[in-house]
Amino acid sequence: MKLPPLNALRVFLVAAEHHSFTKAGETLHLTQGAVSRHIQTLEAHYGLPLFVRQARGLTLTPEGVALFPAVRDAFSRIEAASEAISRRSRELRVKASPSIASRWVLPRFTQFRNRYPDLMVSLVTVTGFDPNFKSREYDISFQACETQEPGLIYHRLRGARFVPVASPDLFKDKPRPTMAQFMEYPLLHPSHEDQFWSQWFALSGMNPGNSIEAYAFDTLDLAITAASRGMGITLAEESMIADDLANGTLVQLSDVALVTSWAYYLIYPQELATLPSVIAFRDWALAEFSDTPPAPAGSAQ
Amino acid sequence: MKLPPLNALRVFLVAAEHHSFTKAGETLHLTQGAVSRHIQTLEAHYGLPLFVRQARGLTLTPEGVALFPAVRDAFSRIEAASEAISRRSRELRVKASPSIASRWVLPRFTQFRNRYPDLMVSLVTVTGFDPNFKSREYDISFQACETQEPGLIYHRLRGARFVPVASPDLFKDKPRPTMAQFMEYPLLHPSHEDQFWSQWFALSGMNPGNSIEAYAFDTLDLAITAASRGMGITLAEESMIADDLANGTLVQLSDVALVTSWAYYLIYPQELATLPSVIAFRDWALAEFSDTPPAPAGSAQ
DNA sequence: GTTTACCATGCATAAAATTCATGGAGCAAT
DNA sequence: ATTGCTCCATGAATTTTATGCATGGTAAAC
Repeated sequence: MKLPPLNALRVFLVAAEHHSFTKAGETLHLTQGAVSRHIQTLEAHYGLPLFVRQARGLTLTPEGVALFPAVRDAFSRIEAASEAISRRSRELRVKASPSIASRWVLPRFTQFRNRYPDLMVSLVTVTGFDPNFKSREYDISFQACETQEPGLIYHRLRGARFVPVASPDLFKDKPRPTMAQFMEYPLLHPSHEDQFWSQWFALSGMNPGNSIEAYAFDTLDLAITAASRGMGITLAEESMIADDLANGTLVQLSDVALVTSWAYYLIYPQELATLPSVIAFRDWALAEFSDTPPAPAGSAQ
Repeated sequence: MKLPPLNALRVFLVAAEHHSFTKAGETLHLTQGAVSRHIQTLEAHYGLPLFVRQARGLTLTPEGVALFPAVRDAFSRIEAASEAISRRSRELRVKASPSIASRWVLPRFTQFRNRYPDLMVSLVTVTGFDPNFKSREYDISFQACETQEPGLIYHRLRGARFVPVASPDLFKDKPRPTMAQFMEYPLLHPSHEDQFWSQWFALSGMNPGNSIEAYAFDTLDLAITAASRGMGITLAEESMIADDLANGTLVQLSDVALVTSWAYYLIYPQELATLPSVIAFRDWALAEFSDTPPAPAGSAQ
């Protein structure tokens, strides 16, 4: 395979389009002389002239005419493929459940955007989880899970730990309740299925009796929001309430933490592992969200 | 249009085919380091890795996989077009009538071949003449003609001049005949249509009487061949008998030359005028065959 | 005849490609 | 583990190539 000089070919293309070396030079940000030399190189390669130089305007020889569409098509093919793969590297769609999105990701998202201003990051907030990323609706996902699918890379962020919290307004002038006094307040359930309160009380060595289900919420986030509005005491995942505890919207009522069997993971398909945008987000997320020191780059936990 | 570095793309293609920078280097006659740098250039351009470097073998990233076929197709397109136009410049098909072919062109053809050993010159010997080169069976033609078609370039080689010749064997020990004695021998006619002998006798101020048509031949060449075998006296075009006169196969019987109204031309389509092979052949033919000093290159007569 | 609009080209310089030599990482076999 | 092997990466020097600049030449238009 003996290809012609490719850069000269590029110049040829532009010169043929403009019917002028001078204008081609302007388009390519080159001098007219440089264009002339490129064409000479190409003509020397083929051993035949590609242009007919006339005082009034430049014409292609029949050979130049034959070459032109091939070069144009070839380059536009390359251009299209390049555009396709470049776009993929500039975009990143992050998926998170509503709770994680609003309580973990969003508060820190601008920090990431600022660090990678050229990256178009979007947050996809859906409740369901497509375990094989088949839908291609997102590139990387925050996900609480227990099992691992092949073909995906999992980075453990942190275990889920639930502690009881409530708005300080709930107690007005009264002292904060002890565990035994929790039943005097509405207990907010962050899930319809899991029996977090039962488990937590069992952990604390108590029997909560019948008052356990006051309000049940669809998401962890909603339960926390309800609690912060003074509706009652909820079990909140520790990592989601850092801000609320810091600014006093919520107070933690016990150090007893319910540690569930599952953990939060950052997950993405193996074939995206080489994308710089994925790598950048992964490294940032691990440093920001993990409860363990960041793992060496590239290693899955 | 912002194309990636094209030479790096070429290296990428070979490296992707070999799954090895080292082997790609060998193929391209480059060192492994040079290949590595080209790939780096390309990866920097796209801002993403194209290869996964593993200790055991090299793999393409998904982006590399996406890029590969586009680059391969693009380059093979260029290659095909290049091959097509290069071949045209390396081949030349010369057309001549049988007479001109055997008496003018063939004796000098090896000289031309030797001067341009890379050129694949072929001689097409056909009697008819496709005046517009529409059949594309030949690129350049030796042709006797009077009118000129548009779109063709004509180079006048020489006028046609007919002189009487015969084999010396025809006369044995007898002296060579004077014009008046020509009628005592068979007169060979080089054409079925033109009345060359009548015209020639008229030019000589003689009346040939009735003996004028002894043998008529299809071509000038055949009449000359017949004469050289002692069959009689023929009128031969001067330029076709130089060799025969030189080696004694034929003797010229008179200086009276019949100059016809037409001349021999070298003809080719205008669109082939830029082909180096056509130019080379034209210049050589003009210098070899013309009865006038060669015209400045590029000018049609 | 003069102007104008192009392309060609010699020479100097800037930029890029390439080599060479070395380093380092992963895998396999001892 | 240790050794050896095979690749790829990389710093520095060098060669090659591309480019700019200024100038020259040519054919058409005014």
